[in-house]
Amino acid sequence: MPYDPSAFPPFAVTVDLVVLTVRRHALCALAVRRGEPPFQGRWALPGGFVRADEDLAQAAARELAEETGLQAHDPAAPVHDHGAHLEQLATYGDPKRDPRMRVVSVAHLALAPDLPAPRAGGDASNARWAPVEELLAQGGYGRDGEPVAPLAFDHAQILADGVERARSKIEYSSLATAFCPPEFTVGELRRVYEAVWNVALDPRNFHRKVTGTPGFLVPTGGTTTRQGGRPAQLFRAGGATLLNPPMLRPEV
Amino acid sequence: MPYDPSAFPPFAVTVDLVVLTVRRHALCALAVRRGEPPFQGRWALPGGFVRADEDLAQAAARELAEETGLQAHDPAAPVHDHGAHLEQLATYGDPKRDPRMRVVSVAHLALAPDLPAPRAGGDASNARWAPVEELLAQGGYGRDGEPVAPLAFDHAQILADGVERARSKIEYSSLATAFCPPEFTVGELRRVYEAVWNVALDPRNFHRKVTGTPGFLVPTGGTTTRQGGRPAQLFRAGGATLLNPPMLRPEV
DNA sequence: AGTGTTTATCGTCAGGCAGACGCCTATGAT
DNA sequence: ATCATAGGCGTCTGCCTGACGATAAACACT
Repeated sequence: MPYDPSAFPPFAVTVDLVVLTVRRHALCALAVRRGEPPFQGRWALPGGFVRADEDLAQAAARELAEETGLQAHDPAAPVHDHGAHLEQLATYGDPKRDPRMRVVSVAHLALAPDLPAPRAGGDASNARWAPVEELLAQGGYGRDGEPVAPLAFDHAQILADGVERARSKIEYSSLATAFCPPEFTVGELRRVYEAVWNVALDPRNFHRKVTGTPGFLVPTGGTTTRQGGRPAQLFRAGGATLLNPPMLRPEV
Repeated sequence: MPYDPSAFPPFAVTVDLVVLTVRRHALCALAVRRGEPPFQGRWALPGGFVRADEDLAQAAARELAEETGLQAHDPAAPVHDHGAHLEQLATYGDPKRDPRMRVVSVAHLALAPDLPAPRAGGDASNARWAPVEELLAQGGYGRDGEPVAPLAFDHAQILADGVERARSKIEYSSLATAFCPPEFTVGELRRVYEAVWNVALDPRNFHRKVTGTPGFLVPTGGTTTRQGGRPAQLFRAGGATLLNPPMLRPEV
């Protein structure tokens, strides 16, 4: 039975990426500057069209690699292989979200360690890591006091949803290790939680919690003093992906 | 600047619905029988094309109303208005998921009380509530011993994801009340948890937990004996949507 | 009327976990 | 040597949960 193209309206399908990292004790997202209308010159989330023969996850991984050079690892793969965590976030399909045409965007959330420098088509001035506070301060002012235009399209909403997903998910999963290098200390992991939640945590209780949860952290045997002070044990992410009981976000 | 239709491949966008309810102490999902190829005669999740001027949530609410007569209420509205809970679940876009053409499906999850009788275009034989165990028993056998064909397309995966979402979400939210009539007893709410999780819960500890969580339940003053035994207090869902600390699913 | 069954509701107790916080340890900087 | 910094261990208290005893209020029998 042939299918009837007039039976349904055609859509463009894109993937948009919320790429989060922790830099200088702040949760930052990758933003790219738009080179063409609409919203020319404004900051937006990286993204692009899904190709005809591509799965959604493949498209998101391809865009992530194009923008950052990061390899997304398979969700089924062990957490401590290199590369970023990538998961589907939500889909946005308001008929008016793109003034040109009907676009449905499948947003994805990626978590990466600090290392990579942005590279949007090789032009560094068109991509940057910006604190999410700054990107979400609609019509507010940036770090240097200049007024900041809100993100293009509905990307502020997408970013807010991605940030909330990350904030809640590190409560009950070992996902926070995706923000860390392959080997890290308990203090570095704690600073990740503090940056993502924007709170201060008790170092002693945090240490007790993460080292006392079986399968969460695996000691590598090494130590480091890269944070100053007494040498700290190095750990890798363990096999446990679910934290039970969860790490509780302090009340506000 | 005119847009170039050759710059991206056209997609069909659909919504598929995982509609869950609790019947006879079992978690059930709405299934419809396919009237045309592919997968003709097989059971599938209800769904349909998103229209040209429709938001994704609108399309899902429209399909839900067409299939069940249920009104989806606004997520921002209070939980105790009538109608079903509806939220976006995930999006499925494998290039081969529909053999006819490239279809991206935005799956939604709906939770409804037991009351409604299925009606798929008025033909009851083409729609039914089936225990999720049965629908997910790929190639297994149904309640009456007959072999059951697996759901069409990737709908088994979608259903499994929806069930898992419901199972985890009632842990930390008041969503389980969406399975209940507007007024319900603590015991009825407990039987919802037991059906969704497929476990037995201690009635006394459950009672202590839900009545002790501020804002979760609001007594209406009435009582009922519709479950037999001693009369039970009736409650409505309170304003609290987040349960903190969460209701813990017993270990297996 | 009495007895059993069912469901609801209140109470008790022990164990586990989290928050608050004291204290010692091991480095680098001055 | 002394200080500053960060890591790591222990203690105490209060809250929550799981296990389970006991009572209460309805209905169905006999």
